[in-house]
Amino acid sequence: MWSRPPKAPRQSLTLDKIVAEAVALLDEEGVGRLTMRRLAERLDTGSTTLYWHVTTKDDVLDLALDAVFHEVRLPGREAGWRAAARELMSGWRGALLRHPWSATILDRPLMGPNALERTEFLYETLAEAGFPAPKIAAYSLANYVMGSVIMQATWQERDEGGTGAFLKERADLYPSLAEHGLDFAGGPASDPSAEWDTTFAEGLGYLLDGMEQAEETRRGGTG
Amino acid sequence: MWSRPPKAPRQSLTLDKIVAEAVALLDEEGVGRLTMRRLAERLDTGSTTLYWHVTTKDDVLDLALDAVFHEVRLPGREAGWRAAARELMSGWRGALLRHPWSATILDRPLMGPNALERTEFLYETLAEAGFPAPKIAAYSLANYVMGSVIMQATWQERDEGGTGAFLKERADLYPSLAEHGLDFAGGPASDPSAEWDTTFAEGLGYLLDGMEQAEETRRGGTG
DNA sequence: TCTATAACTAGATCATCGATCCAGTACTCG
DNA sequence: CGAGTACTGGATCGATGATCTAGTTATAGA
Repeated sequence: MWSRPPKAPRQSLTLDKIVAEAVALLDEEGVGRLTMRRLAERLDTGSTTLYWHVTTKDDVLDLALDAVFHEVRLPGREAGWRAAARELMSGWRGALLRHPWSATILDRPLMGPNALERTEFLYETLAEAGFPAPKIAAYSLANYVMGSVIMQATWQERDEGGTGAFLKERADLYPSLAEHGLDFAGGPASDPSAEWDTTFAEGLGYLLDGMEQAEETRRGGTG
Repeated sequence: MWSRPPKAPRQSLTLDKIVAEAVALLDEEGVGRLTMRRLAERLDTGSTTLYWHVTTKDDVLDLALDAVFHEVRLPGREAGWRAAARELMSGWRGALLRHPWSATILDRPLMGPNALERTEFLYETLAEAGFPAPKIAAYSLANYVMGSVIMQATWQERDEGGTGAFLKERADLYPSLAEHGLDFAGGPASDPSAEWDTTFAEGLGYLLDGMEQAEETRRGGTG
């Protein structure tokens, strides 16, 4: 032919590249803007091609979410179960907050290899610590972390900033909310992020204190 | 005209009816099946009509979610802050679990009047109990409840039951998970719902224990 | 080297969605 | 009675997830 099409065959689209690009797209534009067409466009291919590597869009989200868990480092266990649990949960939280879209798609089983590996670590740590039902302790911790991340991501992403004024206008209806505030935008400290961090750490401390206390009385009670 | 259309003018579509029907639709078919068209059809009207009462679909979800909070009864405060907090959080959890779709749309500010009223109650209760920062204590409790609900709703709605077998096949990779299990489907007790309840109560107990302990040392330390 | 099969790509298309345009219809107030 | 407002709905727009069909390239076996 006279005009050979200059387009070279793509030939090298892998699942890893799709997931990495999906994470990048989600980071830049959020979960509402992730479409198969846009993702394909960024990968310089057609949307149909993606469906060769993936059977549904939900697969992309599952893979992207598990990729986030890959960022969570497994702590050492030398410092005891409490330090290990605290460090794992903080890392867990940090990874999810670095990708705020992940907080909005936590309503699915965390069955990816990276999530399972970290859950397994948590189970092992708690079982070694002597908890008779590590599942219960692990649930308490995981629930707290998930709730915290969703709460923070929600406020940081979706609050337009009018909440403080909104509540103060209704101080007659909600006096305590108006006094103490609901978000961390207009607090006395000027760094909302630091306030979120300390709030998370304090609540996690409550939880760990209660767990430790139960573990001690159990150990003392049964010998 | 010979055939007068028998359709009488609707004339009486109110926001309350829309919200009630939206909740019913969500209860029956889940959040994925809620569309403005289907909702309008159930109300025997056109989708356009809904947009007169509501500016966007998100409004419907916001209103439906706040309607769920209306089911949460405010406990009395005679039995002390701990009992009140426990009862409010349990009621909070119960209402959300009765409408499992609500757990998947918690990634939005809870700014409806019903949610605010209950948050205000929680703030007041904790402030009266002497917590110097009721916001932090309230966050810990709310985060735990939200995480718990999302976790349970996720497993109950989306797990197809193959998780137990899936994990046991990979017992070499995840020994602790295979031993203790990740869900509450195949446990020794035959009632998964009861196991969820006791797990939630136990974790909430950890949290309240830690909070109480901190409150006591604070009271003792500063006089 | 030839060929058959699998791996991979893409345009066109389908049903459906949220939202809007436009053309009305009933009710209320003067 | 007449005008303005509250309200309704069919048709439509652009976009989406997914599929159908039709290809094109790479690799393995004869």
